[in-house]
Amino acid sequence: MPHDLPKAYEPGAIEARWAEYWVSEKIFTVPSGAAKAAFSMLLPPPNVTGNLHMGHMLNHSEMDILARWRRMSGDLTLWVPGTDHASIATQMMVERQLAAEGKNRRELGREAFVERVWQWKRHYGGVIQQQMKRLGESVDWQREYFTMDESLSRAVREAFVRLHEEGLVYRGKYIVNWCPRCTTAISDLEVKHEEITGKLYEIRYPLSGAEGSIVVATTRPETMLGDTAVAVNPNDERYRDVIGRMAVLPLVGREIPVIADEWANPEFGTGAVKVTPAHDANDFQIGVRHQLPSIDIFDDNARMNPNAGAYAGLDRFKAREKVLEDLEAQGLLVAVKDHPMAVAKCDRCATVIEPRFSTQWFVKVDSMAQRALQASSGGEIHFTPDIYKKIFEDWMANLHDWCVSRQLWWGHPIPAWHCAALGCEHITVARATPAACEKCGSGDLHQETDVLDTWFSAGLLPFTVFGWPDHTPDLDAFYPTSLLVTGFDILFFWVARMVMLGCHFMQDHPQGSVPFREVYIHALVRDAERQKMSKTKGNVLDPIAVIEKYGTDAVRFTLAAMASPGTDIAFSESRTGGYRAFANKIWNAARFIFMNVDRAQQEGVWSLADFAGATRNGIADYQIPATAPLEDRWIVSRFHRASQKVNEAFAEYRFHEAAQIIYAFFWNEFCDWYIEIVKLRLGGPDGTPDRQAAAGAYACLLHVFEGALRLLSPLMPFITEEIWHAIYDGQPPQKSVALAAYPRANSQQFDAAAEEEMRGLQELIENIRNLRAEAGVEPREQVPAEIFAAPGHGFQQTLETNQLLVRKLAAVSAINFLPGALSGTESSRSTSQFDVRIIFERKVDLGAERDRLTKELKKMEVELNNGHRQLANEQFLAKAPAAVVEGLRNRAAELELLMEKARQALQRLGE
RNA sequence: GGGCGGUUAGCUCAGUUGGUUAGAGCGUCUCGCUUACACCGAGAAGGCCGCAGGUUCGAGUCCUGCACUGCCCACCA
Repeated sequence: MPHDLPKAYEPGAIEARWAEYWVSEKIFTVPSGAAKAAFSMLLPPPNVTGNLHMGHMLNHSEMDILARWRRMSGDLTLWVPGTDHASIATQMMVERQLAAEGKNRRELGREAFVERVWQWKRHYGGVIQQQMKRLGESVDWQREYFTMDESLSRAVREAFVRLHEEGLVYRGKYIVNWCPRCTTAISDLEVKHEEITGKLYEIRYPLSGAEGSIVVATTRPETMLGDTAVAVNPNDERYRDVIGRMAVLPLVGREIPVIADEWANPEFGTGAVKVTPAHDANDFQIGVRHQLPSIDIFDDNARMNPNAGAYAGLDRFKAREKVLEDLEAQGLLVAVKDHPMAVAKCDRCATVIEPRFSTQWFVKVDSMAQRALQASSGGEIHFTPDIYKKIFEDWMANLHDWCVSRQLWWGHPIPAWHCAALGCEHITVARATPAACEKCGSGDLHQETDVLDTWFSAGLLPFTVFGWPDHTPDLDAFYPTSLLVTGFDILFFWVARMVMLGCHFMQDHPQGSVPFREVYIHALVRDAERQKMSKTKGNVLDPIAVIEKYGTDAVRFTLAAMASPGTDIAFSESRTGGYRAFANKIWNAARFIFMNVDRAQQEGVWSLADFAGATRNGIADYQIPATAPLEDRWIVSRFHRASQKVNEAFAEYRFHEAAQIIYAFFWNEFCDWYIEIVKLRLGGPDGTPDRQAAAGAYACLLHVFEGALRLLSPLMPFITEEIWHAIYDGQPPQKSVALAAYPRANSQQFDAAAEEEMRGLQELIENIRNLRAEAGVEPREQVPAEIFAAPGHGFQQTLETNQLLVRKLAAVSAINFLPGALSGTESSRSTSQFDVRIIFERKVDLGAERDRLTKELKKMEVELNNGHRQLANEQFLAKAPAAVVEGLRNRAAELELLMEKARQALQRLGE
């Protein structure tokens, strides 16, 4: 059956077909609780209503590459996909949709709103899964989860209740970050600080019942409406006399005490600070120390509430203007100064955060953070790049309790019930809706309206996806997961929480409590101008669009080739174009090979049955005959070298190195040299090949090619799958190349002698080509070449055995091997092994040739001088490793030889 | 305010523990549609490895300072 491939590789239909095949054939499905020796990973769950962006593309590509590599290498490999309900993000999206219809969620009511979000999820959810399927990600779709599935919700309740029982969950009134637009508390991590030039206002507070006043400095004058004190430093001489007196709060008239507190910094502003316990975390602490009342002056939307008196109803920024205006009018605004400061903004919506005194649920982190810290420092968890170990540990060491309640509607409801019985107020925390208050027995219970922070459920995933709290075979088999691949942007949000919660809940797990043993943190994908991709900047590159243009394999390869740990990726489409060309190169190599193999099968010279590659091990089982021609021994050796390096690179997440090695092997060695050489044995379309020579060529060609496809497969799964099946006429030894064995280097197959010989021939051919180009020899014209070397030189033998090869690749009509040195004025090329020249009626520019030689000579001279200086240095001889000294000596000798040759050539030119 | 990274060819980036000649892709220039591939082939040009010191027999690689640049963390009004 002829392999009738189109001339150019068209990825679209081919990729779609294999993507479908992998899913429908369940190629990547792992049966439950299969084995203990496994490689398992959890996909960082994207937002259920999200779209694939470049960051996902990188993250997923890297995981897929590793999963495919490990799977082909023989590990039972499980990669679990899923999506996150993304409480706040999803709720915001649906609210935006409602707003477009002129509605809001409060009109709808909670129940209807949540139902609406589920509708939205059913409608728009699944886009990202479709995209992932289209990308052929080797996840186990049988195990796909959604964080609000009933089983996972049950696990969330269980986890929360257990933490509560252990005293690690508490409810309390503290200053939290409040987003007035989202109308919910958010954690410290969800707050971003932005440097701005603000104003520092100095305001005079008159003292009560006497002359005098005190001037306070503030960046937020409107909060004075909630002031309950003025603080000065106890050691501040300036204010010694006013401590303990009362000041009259302007605009309000309330009398507030002047207190002494260490927190007031004499160096800053006026040294006197207004104290607003309800709206500033520091002021709150002062309030606690001095038993100050706290007056909340805002409502949920950060408008002034009735406590703000005349200002009630005003937005906080309007109120600021009005307050300043009124102070000015009363002559109490002393100064306004520019002041560099950082404003806290909501990570989601960029609204300025309001620190607010409010009742929330918290998780006590001390003990869990300690344990997480220990897991990292003790090496139970290993970070790559290792800088993240320190970042992780620093964070763990400086952690505040985690505010886990959110005043949102979409999310996991907090499993707590408030007793409404008169005077009880008890809160019952329970796994299921309780019938009665556990304290007073009243049946009048109301469920807590807050939901949990998204990251609470996400933090449990490494064990909940395997069935926790039940004891399941999966949990035994796959927990801890082997590796987590993620971006540093969710290191604290997610990675840190998984470690804390995993270590806590899985502490008695026989295989260890940490959720994963390895963490690989990858770079951020930026646009070609190094800008962070963001929707607001409008520079987001849609990976699907890029894929449609270049093919998935090319995009994956681009990301892999640019993914060196530690450096952000400035995605450049020109590279992707280059890797599309690489795919095309592979495609055409396949066409060439099939063309020959098909002909050989027709002529009965060769059949697939002779192909030992049709085993799980493939090229690893191929024993190259000792009598095989140089090029065969060479390419097999090079293949094994490449596969060794590729395996090493993958093991250390050096994707770019793996990509680069495969690329160079396939294109520069296999295509540019091996295929070109092997053509001589295959015979042209008209020629009749030497049957025996051809059979050997087919065997080697196919084995190496098939092996290269396996090597490349994790990086370019689609094109390799397509061609791999074509090799076997649709009857491959496994259902997918992804299930074939990954090439493992066999050092027995390294052939240093063949590589050395081949290098000599390559140098010779390159030198002749260079001479031809310089002399302007017509491409079709064959010219004789003369090679000069010492008689009996080893290279003579190589040359004689491989004459045909040189003649063909260098378009040489005849080769004369001449013992001795060359003479005459023709330009020539020299290596340490030989000199070569071509015989041709030349139009060469002798002046240019002289310049070239002079330049080269000068370069060599500099190098040789450096070398001599080193070799004359006794310290160097004494301290440098013998191999380095030896290498330098050899190089110096070689340079002397080459320089001598160059000088002679110059002399001849000068004659 | 603390901490971390980057600076190598026109562009985008490699360069593993310091060791002889710093690499690749794209782009540029010169040839060539050679029967796998013009998404190709052959050849070539192009680099005081940010600046200044230091350690060392030896520095793109280690140390210090500086400059530019990016990021993370942070409760001083």
